[in-house]
Formats: sequence, C-alpha cells, structure tokens
Amino acid sequence: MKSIRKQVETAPSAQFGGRRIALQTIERLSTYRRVLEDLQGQGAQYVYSHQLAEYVSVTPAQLRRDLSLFGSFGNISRGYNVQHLITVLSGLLGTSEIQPVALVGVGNLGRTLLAYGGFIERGFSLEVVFDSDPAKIGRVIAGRRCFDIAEAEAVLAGHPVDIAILACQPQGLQSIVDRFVAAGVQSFLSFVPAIIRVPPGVHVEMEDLSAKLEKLSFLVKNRVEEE
Amino acid sequence: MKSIRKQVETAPSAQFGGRRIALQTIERLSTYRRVLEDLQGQGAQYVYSHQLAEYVSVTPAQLRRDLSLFGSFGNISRGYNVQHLITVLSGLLGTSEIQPVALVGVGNLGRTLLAYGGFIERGFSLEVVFDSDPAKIGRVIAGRRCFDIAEAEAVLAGHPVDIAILACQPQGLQSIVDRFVAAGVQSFLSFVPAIIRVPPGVHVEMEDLSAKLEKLSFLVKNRVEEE
DNA sequence: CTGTTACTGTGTACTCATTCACAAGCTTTG
DNA sequence: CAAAGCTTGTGAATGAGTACACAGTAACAG
Repeated sequence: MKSIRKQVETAPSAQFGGRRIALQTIERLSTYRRVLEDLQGQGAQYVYSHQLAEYVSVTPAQLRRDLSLFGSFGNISRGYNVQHLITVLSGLLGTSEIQPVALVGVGNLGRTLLAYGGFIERGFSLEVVFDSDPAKIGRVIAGRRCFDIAEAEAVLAGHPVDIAILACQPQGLQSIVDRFVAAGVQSFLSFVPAIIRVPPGVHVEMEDLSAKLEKLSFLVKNRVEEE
Repeated sequence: MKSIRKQVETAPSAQFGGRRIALQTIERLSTYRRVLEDLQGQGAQYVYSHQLAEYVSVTPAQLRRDLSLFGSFGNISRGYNVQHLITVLSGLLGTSEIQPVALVGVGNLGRTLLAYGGFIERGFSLEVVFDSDPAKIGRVIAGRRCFDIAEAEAVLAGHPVDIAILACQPQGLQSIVDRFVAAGVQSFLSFVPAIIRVPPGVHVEMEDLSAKLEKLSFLVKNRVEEE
C-alpha cells in the first residue's frame, strides 16, 4: 500500500519574532502600503485606521490587528503617520532597498515583464535574465544581457538573488527550479501552469491567469447572492 | 460616535444551490481541473482522491470535501473518472464552451495577453479589444480589431461579455469600470494597481505582480521556520 | 455466494482568522 | 487644569475553513 507521507508544502503561515503570521496578512500589508503611497501623493500626513480600512475594504479592527502583529505604530489620537507607516511596511516587506530578481524566459511575457516599470517603483529589479534559445543568449534585451540557462549556477554565483520569476516553457522546469534552489534562490513567482516541487523553506507563488478567469467565470455563472 | 456602516464589498463566499462555497474552494477547483488534464494526457482513466490530492498539495479529505459540495462524482472503489471529473469541473467553472472576454488596453501587457495561447485552451477568448490611443483604434492587433473605448457601450451591446480584463493606465479607470458595469459586465480581472469600486454582485480580481513579489520578499527576509 | 479490501462521502472536532468591544491614553478645548 | 472626545491596541467571542475518522458500499477473489 502506498502511504501518503509527503506533507503539504505550502506553509500556511510565517514567523515573525515568535509569532505566527498568516499569509493573508502579508498580502494585505502590500495593499496597505500601496494605498498609503497614494494617500501620501495626495498630501495626507496622518490617517485613521477606519479611513485606511475603508480604502482597502477591510474592517478597521483587522487593519489594526494586522499592524499590531508587528508593533505599535499608531499615535493614539492622530492615527497613523503616513510616511512612517510606509517606511515600516517597506522594511517588513524587505523593499527598503532595491532587490535583485532573476527572470527565466524571455518570450512575450518575459519581455513584457522587463519593460514593466512597476517593479522598480516597488523595489524590485530584474537584474539577471536567462533563456535557452541560442538566438537570445548573449543579446541585450530591454537593457539586460541574456544569459544561458545552462550556466545558471555560475551566473547566480556572481549575481545572487533570493527571488526568481519563471516565465518559460514547462519542459524541464522542475530541473531548472532544482538547480536554482541549489544555487540559493529561496522563492519563485511562476507564470507556468505546472506543479513544481520545492524543499521546505522555499516558496512558490503561482500566477495562473486562466485560473483567475475561471474563478470569475464561476462567480458569474453561479450568481452570487449577496445580502 | 461614528459607526462604520459600510460593509466590506469582497464577498468571502459564493452560493451554489443553497450552499455557501468558499472562494478558496473555487480556486482549488481550477487547480484540480488543470492537473486532471495533465493526468488525462498521460492516459489515466481513474484517479483516487489521495493521488490527486498529493499532486495539488492538499489533503485527501479536503479534495473530497471540495467536490462533495457540488455532488457525488466518485466511484466508491475506483476513485474518480478523470474524463468525467474534467467535464464536471468545466461545467462548474463555466468553461464548457468558449467564453468571450473583453480586454481594455493594448499596451505591452495587452499585446502579451492577446498573444498568449493559454486562454483559449482553458476556454476563454479575448474577443473584444479596446484602447483610447487614436493610433491603435481601428487597427487590427493580433487578429483583433481595436475599438475606441469611448464607444464601449455600443460595442459591448453588439458583443456582450461577462468578464473584462483591465490592462490600461490608472487614469480614468473607475469611470471605465462604471460604464462597463452599466453595460452588463459582471466581473473584472485588473492588472492596474489601483482600488476600484464596484456595486454588489460584481467581482474584481486584482493581479498585482509587485504585491506577489513583496509577499515572497517578506517570506525570505523573515525566514519562515518550518517544522 | 461470501469475505475481504479499500475507497468515497460526511458528521464531528479542531484550528486559525476575523470581529467585537473596551481599557488606556493623547489632544484639544473651555 | 480638568473634562470630553475620539483614537489605538488587544483580550475575548465568534465564525469560517480544514482535518480526522468512520459508516456505508462497490469491486473483486476465492
């Protein structure tokens, strides 16, 4: 009989200090930061939890709880200092300084990602670019020289990254992931609709656009009854 | 005292029959279907819940529970018929037939989406394409004629869609959404990192790549302790 | 035809996330 | 200077989602 020994990989929570942080909480932190930057652009200096909460469609209690997991950042009757809170959130999210990211695959999607200005604004830079197509290797694409995926180990040794974006074909993907993990890459954002396995401590974020459309389609077909 | 009356828009669950379905469940259904198609490609006819569950990294109990919310599809000692289950899931997700989708914005991202073959494979077709740039309006891009966003109402009347993908600039986005909703569009997949408001019954799925990277960054910086 | 095996579907228990509701405390005003 | 007003941070209660564990049963072997 085959016993299912393999445990579920996806960690439902992370640690901070000694505390468990829900992954959903982390996602909300991103949203808070983005909205705070909008507010800052509009000249706001302070914001109350109920205001910020309304912008991002969560309850004020949830917002306060989320922040309180990491410390006390609010002024008890002025609310939160917008600039300060942005700084705090950037620190938590690890984007206080520009962070290098690797990109695997320079097809249509890869080139679009290279051209996208939003990453650098939010603290990420696609520094290291790989492909397996001899026609692309060595060429400069959108300002980045394209390396041979076969030389990933050597290249990553010279340009270490924590995060890699996967935008290539599914063939051979698992072995690329394995080699990247061995080279020290700790997390992946994958646009490839295929299951990949990683050891504990390494994270994979799947980006499946068709799945998102299917979710919307379900909601439309089975008309959601809202109160 | 000011009471917060506005309720959170994002419905945490949908209805099916008289039953509440968690949004997370719907997302898993997509994954199940995708993996089932892989299995079918490998010639599998039947699959047990513990096998399929392992492929998608959930517990067998969760998989069976998810499916049982919609009916009984398993053979009690052969497991699930792969072909049948794919058909069932396609029906649930509303992708038994090709479904038309609108696209707003034909910049870098928009063109990449138009060129992406994965949508049609999973039952979606970007039928109606809009932009506001006079240089693009009227031209045929990736096989689709580009319409003027100013004429959205008339175009959507002739080509009704339930779902629209937003891949344009943030300026004026809310008013585009409002007009689309008035024209009968019921859900949006937005690549624009901006808050948009929709009435109850309309759904928005945000696709914020930087947010995904921030989440991964958090996990890397605050090293997750796994058992 | 009967016994054995092993799977599905589901009541039940449990864990984790969210919300409630209030104590503590800045700030401002009279 | 004192009191009022409205805020944050958080213990406690609620609610939602997940996992356990088993009753019921199809399939197959003898």
